[in-house]
Amino acid sequence: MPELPEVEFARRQVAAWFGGHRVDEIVLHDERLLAHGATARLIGQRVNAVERRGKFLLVRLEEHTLVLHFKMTGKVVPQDGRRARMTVSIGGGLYDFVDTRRLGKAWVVEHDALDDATVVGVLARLGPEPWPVPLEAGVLHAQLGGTRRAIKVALLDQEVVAGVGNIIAAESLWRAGLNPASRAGDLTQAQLGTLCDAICAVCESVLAVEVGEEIAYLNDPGRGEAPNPFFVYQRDACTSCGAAIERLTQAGRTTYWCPTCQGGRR
DNA sequence: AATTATGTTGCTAT
DNA sequence: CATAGCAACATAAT
Repeated sequence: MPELPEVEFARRQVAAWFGGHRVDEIVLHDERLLAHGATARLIGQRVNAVERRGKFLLVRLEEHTLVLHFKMTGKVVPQDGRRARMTVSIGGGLYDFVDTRRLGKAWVVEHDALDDATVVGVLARLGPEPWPVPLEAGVLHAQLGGTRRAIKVALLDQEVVAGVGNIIAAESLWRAGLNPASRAGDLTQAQLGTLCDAICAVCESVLAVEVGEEIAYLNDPGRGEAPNPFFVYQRDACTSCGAAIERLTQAGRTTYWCPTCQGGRR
């Protein structure tokens, strides 16, 4: 279930594993991941770069780009026996796209087609990147365009800001002291500037704890006993003031928030 | 058994 | 057009 920092971590790993090598073989085990036959075009091509846009991973080969989206549970891992949806043989190693819920998607496209607004989901329409440099308040303000939607809902819109998901949105709003139900278009430049800094800081802090061979997701098996690394997400008590954390449903997702630190009920 | 889960898309209604 | 709500995709855990 990666958001921007986890996909960035995956980018670094895949760059280290694939970069500079030619694809030897790709075996597609699950045609719901990628159209049948699409991988044949990649065989023998060298991986020139591995890039990230929002939550999309872009494996740039000589003629085509392999685009990956992990959705809720996808990852690329060195082959270890888990059921794989796709196996890539490259640089003398075998790497699997594993994905418990099998919601992830992949595409093979010509480089030019990445800019086509209809080819790879929302990729060509993504908003600006909020990390590693915080967005300017004015940029976020322009992206919000005076919308009347709640700020939490707007932050989840990949066309507003790229890469922010449910946890980062909640954590950022908590750090910025903003009510998640606030009308996005009503926020001041000062509030938006604080929010931009918070989003960047949350991304940085999540990335900082991703070390080792594999992305660690909060709900992964074996992580059940690990302490919750977040300040408000899945908390019972506010880590700042101790008040009871409340939850509400916005855009079908659970928002955790502190009514004391985040502007009170509305 | 029902609910929930770091995501996106598409449909329907207002 | 803007917005909200919900189902769908698929699986596992509580």
